[in-house]
Amino acid sequence: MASISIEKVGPIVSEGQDDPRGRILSAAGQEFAEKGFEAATIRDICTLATVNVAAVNYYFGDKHRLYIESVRHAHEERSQQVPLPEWVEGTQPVKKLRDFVGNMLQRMLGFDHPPWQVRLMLREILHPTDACRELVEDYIRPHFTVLCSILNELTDGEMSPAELRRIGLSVVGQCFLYRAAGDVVGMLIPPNEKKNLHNPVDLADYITSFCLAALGKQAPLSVEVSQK
Amino acid sequence: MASISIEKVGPIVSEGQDDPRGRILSAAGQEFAEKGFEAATIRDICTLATVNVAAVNYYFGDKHRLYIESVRHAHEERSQQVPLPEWVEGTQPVKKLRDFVGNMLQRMLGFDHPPWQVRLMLREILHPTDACRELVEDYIRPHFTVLCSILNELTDGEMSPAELRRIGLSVVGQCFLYRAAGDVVGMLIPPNEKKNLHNPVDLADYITSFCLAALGKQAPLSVEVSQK
DNA sequence: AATGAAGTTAAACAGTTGTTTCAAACGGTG
DNA sequence: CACCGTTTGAAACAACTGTTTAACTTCATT
Repeated sequence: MASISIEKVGPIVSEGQDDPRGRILSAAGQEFAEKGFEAATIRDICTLATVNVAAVNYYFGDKHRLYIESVRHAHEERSQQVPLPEWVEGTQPVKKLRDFVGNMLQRMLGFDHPPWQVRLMLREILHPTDACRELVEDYIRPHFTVLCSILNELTDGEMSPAELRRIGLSVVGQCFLYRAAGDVVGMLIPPNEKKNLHNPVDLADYITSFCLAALGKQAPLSVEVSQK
Repeated sequence: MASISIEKVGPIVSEGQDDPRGRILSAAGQEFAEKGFEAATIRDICTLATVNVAAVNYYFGDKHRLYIESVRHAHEERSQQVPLPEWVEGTQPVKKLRDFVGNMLQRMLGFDHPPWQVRLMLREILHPTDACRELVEDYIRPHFTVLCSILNELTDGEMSPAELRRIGLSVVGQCFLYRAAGDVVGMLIPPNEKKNLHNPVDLADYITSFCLAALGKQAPLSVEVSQK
């Protein structure tokens, strides 16, 4: 009577250290990220979370709603783990772009192997379900908007929003390949090359340079200007 | 006695029009492409192929080997459907690059919605299994090698193989994003923009121009050269 | 101490999964 | 026709799935 009715299913929301709900959410995220929605089983999730199988249905209603909550949980956590860089007034847009690309690569690739939050979000991007719209609006679009505004600064407002978005997708695409198809990329290049060139730091420099060169904001990668 | 022993399981290999083996392979490819290995069921595959459930185990042994064969079947078919362009001696490398990008986009995106062969290969790229190595060696690496040799021509042999590969991955990445994350891209840009700018033909022109500009082989996208 | 809601448990449920079985049908060859 | 290996068919199998049940514990409040 005193409080508004809670959501359809599940008990009170608690955020304690050893609360079962949080443990399930974390375990589910890892299992879903590794195996996908179908292949991950409630039993495995509950074993990992050290709770009874019935706990999932008690706290989340069913497997599908647990998945939705897992994706939400993942991008909320990831937003805190790797926040966007903040720049002081008057920062050069070239530096902003470099920072942004570095930040994006760090967020995507992680320091060693990427955390389960990223892999779960990746799955949702590749094979969208109901959880995708929220992921896009709350996580992806804000980041993409920042990128486009940096590109707008960089080109002195000369380009249309549509062109800016297309260039932004070129930036994202170059980073995205390493995250989504990293295994195949690793098979296409020699092993030592992967360590020397294809690490987050050097990649950020390279991708930024590539885009700056394409926009005429730095010298081209190939010095030759011959061949008409 | 007369012939060498056939593979462990399965009867003779036939390539007729209504052979059950071929129908299963095709049906399995579609189901695996849409739902993934776990979610696709043998029963659905056999229903689609109008064969008995036992046929899968008869022709392929088990579900896993059917999957392997499906991936092989997919990239073999796709190689024939969209072969690499062929250029006459002395073709400008700039044209070669534009042709290659157009070819890659056509292969990835298809004319309307991409055929199941591409979606199945994409799944294997994103979440590699046993079938991945063969896919890379027989399908992806040959294409990537062609791209790198075009870039080598384009830069007059000035760049190291490692640099060429990195630039090649920039080209591939920009195309790959539209294929792998096409749904999310569609949510990030206005609907009409998708039809006007993000179609295979215009994309090929744009991506090629972007790379040529970065390599200094054509004018930058942004004309301004200020902001030293 | 009694009450009752909140949380947890083991056991069972109904449905689906991949796989196997075995008998029937087929198709050429003696 | 009778024989044979090859192919197909319906049914059954054991294992596993998500979900539910109902008994049990915990614990603050009366």
